[in-house]
Amino acid sequence: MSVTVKKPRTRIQRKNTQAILDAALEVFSRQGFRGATLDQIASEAGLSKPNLLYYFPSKEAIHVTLLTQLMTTWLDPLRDMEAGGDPAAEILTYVRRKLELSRDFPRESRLFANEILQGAPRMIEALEGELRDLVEEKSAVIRAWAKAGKIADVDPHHLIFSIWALTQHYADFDVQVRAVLGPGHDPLAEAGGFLETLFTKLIRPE
Amino acid sequence: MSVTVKKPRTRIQRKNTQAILDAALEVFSRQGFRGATLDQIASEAGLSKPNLLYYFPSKEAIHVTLLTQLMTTWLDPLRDMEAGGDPAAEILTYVRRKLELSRDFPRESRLFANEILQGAPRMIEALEGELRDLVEEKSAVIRAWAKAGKIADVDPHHLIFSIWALTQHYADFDVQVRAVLGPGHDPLAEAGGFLETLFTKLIRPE
DNA sequence: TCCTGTTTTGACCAACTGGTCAAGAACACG
DNA sequence: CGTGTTCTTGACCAGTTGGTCAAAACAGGA
Repeated sequence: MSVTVKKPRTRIQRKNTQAILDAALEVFSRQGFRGATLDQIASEAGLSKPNLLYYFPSKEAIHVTLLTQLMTTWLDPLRDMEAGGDPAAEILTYVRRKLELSRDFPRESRLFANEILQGAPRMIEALEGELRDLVEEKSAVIRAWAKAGKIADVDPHHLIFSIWALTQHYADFDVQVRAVLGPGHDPLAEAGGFLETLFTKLIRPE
Repeated sequence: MSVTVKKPRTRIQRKNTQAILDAALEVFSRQGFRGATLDQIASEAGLSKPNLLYYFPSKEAIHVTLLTQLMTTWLDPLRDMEAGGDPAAEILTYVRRKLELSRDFPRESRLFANEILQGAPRMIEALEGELRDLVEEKSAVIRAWAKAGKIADVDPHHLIFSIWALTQHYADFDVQVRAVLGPGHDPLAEAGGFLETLFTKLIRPE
């Protein structure tokens, strides 16, 4: 069940398609798929509803397009973790880049969180395929590092989960984090230092 | 703007109110507030829609009731963290209890996550009040432990955030975790060991 | 300028939404 | 067993929803 979106040809098409995806990201990431309405998206994009449906065949098509685009961006930093590099540096770089994604693309993070919370009806295939394969590959790399004594012997799967959980938390739960910290804080900046300490201690060989 | 819900009096009232809240928890936790419908909740509870509205005045009232109940359960483990106890044990107990909540009440966790993702429109007051106060109090405790050299000097706020993020991840992102791990895993059980290691290393004084 | 293909829109539709209401059914209890 | 109270429901309503369509407005090249 793949959805092919034809590449926009004219300038107007490019502009409007982009405006729609941007507006949809805003709305879907807050309201989830069911909670979002085409009217909201259209108005956020500065278009009429029928006009919006001139560019995308349905609400679902917009959502799937966003989800598909997301997968790539989201997985790239993990893909770039290489067996050849310095283990600690590779892992800490992954953490840092993932945290940067939370800082720069919080809406994408929330869109993803919303989809998973709903049981991932439109992503389960990608999770069990693409994502699982990539994690398996990188888990092997981490396991090899541990076996070679270059990092502590931690479960690779749960190490990766912990990186996801900790970095995405600052995007998904931003409202809560800010409410608890109060004004005068830069949560994402503080998190950078904290997470570096945390993961350094976690993977440091005994 | 507080909502008072009269205590159910008759047996039927108790039973149906409970059935409604249980059904609503199921639906709200998956679909979010906007995405959930009264029809879904009513049918899940085995009642007709008008019957449901005999027990609760509105969709919003059900949601608020759930959220209010949630706050107590959710914060109790943190409340129980005492300055007098052994620092490492107190923190690890908090982690363990929070993880147990993820295992035993995943729907509550997702309900909360959904509310925060939407910008916490119905909880922001509680977050900036009750929650913030409690975190401030416990942060002071943790800071004192660190100053006394009993645990490592980590930022208390972010330590607490990391506990929330890591434990709730296993409830909120359960689908993803299971998709990545594949069959033959017990994510929550594995997480128990992993998180104990992680937090032990994090707070162990150098 | 005209012509052709692209873009935009108002009017519309059927299904669904949260919520109401009056009347009937079931219950508790003297 | 009668009666006042609690509980349940079918019919209904106005507003919203995703989506359609034909016609109008527009863009740009010849």
